Amino acid sequence: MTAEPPVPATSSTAGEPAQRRRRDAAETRQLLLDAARQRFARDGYAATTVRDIADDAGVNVALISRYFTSKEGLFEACLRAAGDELRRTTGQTPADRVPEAIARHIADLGAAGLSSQLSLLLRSSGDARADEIRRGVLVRSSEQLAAARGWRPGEPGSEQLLLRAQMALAAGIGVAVLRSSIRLEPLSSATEEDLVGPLRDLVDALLPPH
Amino acid sequence: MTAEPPVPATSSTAGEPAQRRRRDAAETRQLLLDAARQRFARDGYAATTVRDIADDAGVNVALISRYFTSKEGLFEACLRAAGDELRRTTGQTPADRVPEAIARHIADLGAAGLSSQLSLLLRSSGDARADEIRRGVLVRSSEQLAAARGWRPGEPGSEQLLLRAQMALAAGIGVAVLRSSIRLEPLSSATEEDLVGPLRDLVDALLPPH
DNA sequence: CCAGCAAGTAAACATATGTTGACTTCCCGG
DNA sequence: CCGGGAAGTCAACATATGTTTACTTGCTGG
Repeated sequence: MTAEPPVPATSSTAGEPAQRRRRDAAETRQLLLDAARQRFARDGYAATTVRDIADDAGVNVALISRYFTSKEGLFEACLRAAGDELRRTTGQTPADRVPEAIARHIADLGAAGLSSQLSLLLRSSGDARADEIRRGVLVRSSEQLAAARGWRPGEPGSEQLLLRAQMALAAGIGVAVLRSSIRLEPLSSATEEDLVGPLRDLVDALLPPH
Repeated sequence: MTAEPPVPATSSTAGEPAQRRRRDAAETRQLLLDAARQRFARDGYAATTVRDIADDAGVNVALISRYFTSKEGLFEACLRAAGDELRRTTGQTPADRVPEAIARHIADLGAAGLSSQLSLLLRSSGDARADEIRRGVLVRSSEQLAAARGWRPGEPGSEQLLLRAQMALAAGIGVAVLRSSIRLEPLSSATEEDLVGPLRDLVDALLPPH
C-alpha cells in the first residue's frame, strides 16, 4: 500500500557490493521468504501485495510464482517456518522455562522477527487453505505446551489443561501482535526484562507447574 | 471471496414480509454496520469487499459510499462501535468482576458478536488511518482497566501497572480471536463457565486486586 | 571459449474492487 | 392526487493485483 523505497539487500553505495552473489536461487528464495514473513505479519495476508514483497526482497515479482507457485504458496511456506520455530520453542524447553522462552520470542522485535512469526499466526488471511495450516500449527503447539504440564491425549479431566494451554498460547500471541504489529505503547517499548515477569505470572497462573 | 447467497434481512417466503420497512435509511445503515462488523472480524479489513458486505446486508453496494463515504469510513464506524462496547465493559464494571465481564464478551459467539467486536481490534487492516483509531481504542481501554487496579497517569512506578493491563487486554483479545475467528478446538467449543475460571486466574495474576 | 541452461526481467492480461454519476422507485406533505 | 425529494439501483470507470509469457542475462561444464 505505502510505497517505501525497496530494501536493496546489498549496500546501495557503489563502493562494496557486500558479496551478494548475483544469481543464487536459494538465496533469492530466502530473501523472498524473509520479506514475506515481515509483510504478512505486519499488514496481514490480503493487504500485502506480491509486488510489495518482491520490492522488499529486491527481486522481480515473477519469481514469487516461480519459486512458490503463487502468493498463497508463499504464505504457506511462511506459516510452516513459523510453526517449526514455535514448536521448537514450546517443545524442547524445560517446562519451568517456558515463560522465558515465550518472553524471548515476544521481546525480539528485530528484523529477524521471531515476534513477527508469532503475529503471523493471528493476522487474518481470508484464505481458507492458509487458515487450515494455521489451525494445525496452533493445535500442535498448544498440545506440546499442555503436554509439558502433564496433559495426555484422551486422558479424562485433562481437557481442562489443553484448554488452558491454548489460552496461554493465545495470550502470548495477543501480546506479540499488540506489541509488534499494532505498536501499542508502552507495551511496544517494553524490554524483555519488563515482559518476562508478567509473562511468568500469566503462564504460571494458567498452567501451574505440576 | 466466497459467494454465499445474500441474507435477505426479511424472510424470503412470500407469506409474511416480517415488517421490514422498505425504505428506511437508519435501518439500512445499521444493517450495513452489522454485516461489516462480522465480515471485518472474520476475514479482516483487506480481505473483505464492499460487495460482500452489501450482499450480506441485502442492500446495494453504492449505499456504503453514500452512508459511510468509503470502505474505510465504514471500518472506522465499526471500530468506534467496538471501542464503545469494550470501554463500557472495562469501565463501569467493579474491579473484581472484570474477568467475568471479559469472559462474557469472549464467550458470546452469537451473531450479535461481542466476540466479533473484540476480534476486530486485532485483525489486520493494512490501512493507516484505521490502525490509528484502533490504537486509540486500545490505549483508552487499557488505561481504564489499569485505573481500576490503582494506576494513575504519570504516577511513578505505576507504568508497570499499565503494561500489565495492556498484556491482560492482549490476552483477552488473543483468546477471542483464536476462539471466534480461527476456531481452535477445544477453545472454540468451550462454554462461558469453562472460560471464566482460567480467565480469572489470568487477570488476577497480571493485575492483583489492590 | 562458448553453447546451453538456469536465473532473472519486463510487459501484458484478465480480473476483482472501490467509487462515482446518472437514473428509477417509492413515500409523504400539501 | 401529485410533485418533489429522499432512498435505492445500475452500469461504467479507473485502478490495483495475481499470474503468465516471451525475452534477456550471466554463469558454468565440457
